[in-house]
Amino acid sequence: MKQQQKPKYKQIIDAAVIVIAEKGYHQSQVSKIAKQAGVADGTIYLYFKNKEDILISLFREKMGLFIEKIEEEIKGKETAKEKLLTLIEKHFSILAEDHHLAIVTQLELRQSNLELRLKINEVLKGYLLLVDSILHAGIETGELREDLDVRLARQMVFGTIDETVTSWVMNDQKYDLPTLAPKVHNLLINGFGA
Amino acid sequence: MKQQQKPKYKQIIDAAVIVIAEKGYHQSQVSKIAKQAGVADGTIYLYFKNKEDILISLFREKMGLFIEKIEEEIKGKETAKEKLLTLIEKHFSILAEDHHLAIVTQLELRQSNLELRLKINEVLKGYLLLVDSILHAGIETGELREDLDVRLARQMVFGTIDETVTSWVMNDQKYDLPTLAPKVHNLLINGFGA
Amino acid sequence: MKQQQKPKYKQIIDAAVIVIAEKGYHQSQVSKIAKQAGVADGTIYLYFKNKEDILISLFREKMGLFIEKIEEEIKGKETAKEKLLTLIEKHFSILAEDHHLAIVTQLELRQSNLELRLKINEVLKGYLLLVDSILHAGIETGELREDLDVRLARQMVFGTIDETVTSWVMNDQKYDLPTLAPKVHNLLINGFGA
Amino acid sequence: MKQQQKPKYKQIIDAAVIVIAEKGYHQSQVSKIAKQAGVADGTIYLYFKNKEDILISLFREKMGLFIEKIEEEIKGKETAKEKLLTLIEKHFSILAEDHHLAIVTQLELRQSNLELRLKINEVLKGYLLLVDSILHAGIETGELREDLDVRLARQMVFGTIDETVTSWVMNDQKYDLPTLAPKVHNLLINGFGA
DNA sequence: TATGAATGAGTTTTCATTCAT
DNA sequence: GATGAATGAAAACTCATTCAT
Repeated sequence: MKQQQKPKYKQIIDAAVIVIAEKGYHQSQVSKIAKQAGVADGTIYLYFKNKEDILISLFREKMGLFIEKIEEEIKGKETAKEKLLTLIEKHFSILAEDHHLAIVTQLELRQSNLELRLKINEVLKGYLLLVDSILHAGIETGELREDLDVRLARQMVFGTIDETVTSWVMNDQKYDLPTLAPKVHNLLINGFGA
Repeated sequence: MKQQQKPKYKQIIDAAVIVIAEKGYHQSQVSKIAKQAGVADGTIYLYFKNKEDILISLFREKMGLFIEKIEEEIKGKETAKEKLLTLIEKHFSILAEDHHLAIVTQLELRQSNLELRLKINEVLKGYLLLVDSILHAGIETGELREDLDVRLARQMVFGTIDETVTSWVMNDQKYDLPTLAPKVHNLLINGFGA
Repeated sequence: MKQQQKPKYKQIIDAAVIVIAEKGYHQSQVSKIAKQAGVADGTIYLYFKNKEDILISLFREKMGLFIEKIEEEIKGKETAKEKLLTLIEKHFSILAEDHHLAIVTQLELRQSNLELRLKINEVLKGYLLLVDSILHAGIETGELREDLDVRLARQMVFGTIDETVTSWVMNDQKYDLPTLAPKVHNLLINGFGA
Repeated sequence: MKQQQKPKYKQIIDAAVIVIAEKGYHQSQVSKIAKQAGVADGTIYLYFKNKEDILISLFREKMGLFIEKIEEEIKGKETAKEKLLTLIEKHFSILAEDHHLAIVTQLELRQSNLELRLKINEVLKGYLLLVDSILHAGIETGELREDLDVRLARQMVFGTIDETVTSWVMNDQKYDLPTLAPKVHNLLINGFGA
């Protein structure tokens, strides 16, 4: 009887997060990930096309959950302001609760080659569309100013959140990230306000 | 007289910008940079400790000019708002005028390993301090709100600018970047306003 | 009843011929052969000791039929000359009728490692003995010259036939091979003649 | 003071012959060849594009000498018969004098993939053209029969010689190969004769 | 100063074979 | 008999850096 409850696919992705977070992107050989996952090197290739596929799948999988969770929380909120606050809070709290994931997404995965990063950006689009939809709704209801440049605003939202999280990770996650959510929200929403 | 004054030093850095922009970070071998610079491979090592030193020097050199130019422009401005607008305008225009540099700083150099990126961040501190000083002055004069969290505000400024430029580069610099400066400025300053 | 009688054994060998002919020796993984044969990978190992065993069995099986057919045709012939002509004709026609087999024996199987090729040579000995017997009989009857070095003559027969077939395969079997039989026979027999 | 008189290119090729002859084709890793040549692994790639390039260069280099030597000897001969005898003698003696080379060309190199073997065949064409020219000249002078199919005759010459040498190598070069030249010549020439 | 030939460490991926079911 | 998921060993090639000239 083996204890492998988790299907190997997820098992390998989780192993990749741990190895990359602890050893760094360039020290994360496939053999290390396999060892961490408790499978043979070759088994990796039954579930992933190649090493890059592990990383893009990792990102897709995690970002998928990310977006799912945020969407779920947002549903219950009325106003665009509340929705944006929820998005920031959730973004911060998810990463604050998974230090490994935070290191991997903010620091390590960015060392990947351009090709992989373009694929990662594809996945990110889902997140950016979510931000867009919040902004559009806000404009619709008159909460946000009519002439708001949604693309710029979205870049501001994402750029600010991302830079805030990265700074926090680079400072070894010393301070409490979710605490910052209301202040970040406030700074952003003021700029967008009617 | 530092070596930095000598032509070959700059010659190699400029060659590096060209090679990295055209071939991509991972296709920029020392031998290619040497060839582009018109020197022998070994000569590189008379001016730089190692490959990383070329890249960090490149960044330091270009970012130094960057900050110098911005500081110079800012001097003539009175208010924090004007200074911030100038900073954004200049940031955008410098990169819009040097497509190679834009590609290198926004896309290629970010593929470097964590160690190099931490060193790059050291260089970036000069820029961030400049932003900080503008914000502090603005608070001082009452232009910006008293309770502004300067660190967060700085992350917002930098995050937004950086994300805007990166989007622009990733979209093949299709649209005019400097044109966006006032709108970006407006979005930011609203959030910071008293 | 040997396993060789059972359908799956032949099924796998025929699959191997097809896969090797179409994909090439180095692209003929066991899993591909299994798929072509319509069995599971593991099933292969119920009928063959290992991959090499498939190949050597393939050669033995096909070469066995080869020799059988030739021997049968030869029986009806009186003189050594006629027998040799029949051997050449049959050799050419069998391969001309099975393009896959021709590719496999003349090109692909020769890429195998030395060990396998030595085993293949063992199988070939049956064919060479057949040639020998024809030559000996010819000397006996005075048809061929007394002082004929049978080993050399056999190498000439086999070398010539093999080279002719290989050239034909390498030229994409463009021309008609069996047509060449009388000319090849003529060239050989003249050299051997009394 | 180093003793490397031989340029590295030839040094590596000679090392490859030794390693392949002694270890076998599939046990001839680039690192082994480098070690035998007394250079670093990377040095190989300063002189050869890749591993295949070593092998094709080896063949081209050795076959070049082969053809040169034979052509030189043949010049002095009058008749086609004498020329053919010289070709056979020389072919046999060159390989008899270099056991390593004989093993490599007759056994080991034939295990290479089809692509490489096609390239090797290109090189072989020089040799086959030489045979052709002898045969044509012989027909011209009436020494060989008018209706001789030169392509078939060439295949017979090459096939016979090649098979004879291969048999000799496979029998561990036990007997004296050059001794066989007149007999092989005799068998061939009888078949071609007017 | 300047050169450039030489170095050699380091990693992804394939695929024949096994064995629990 | 039949399956197919899992195993794990094995090798070509790149490129930053050095150092004799």
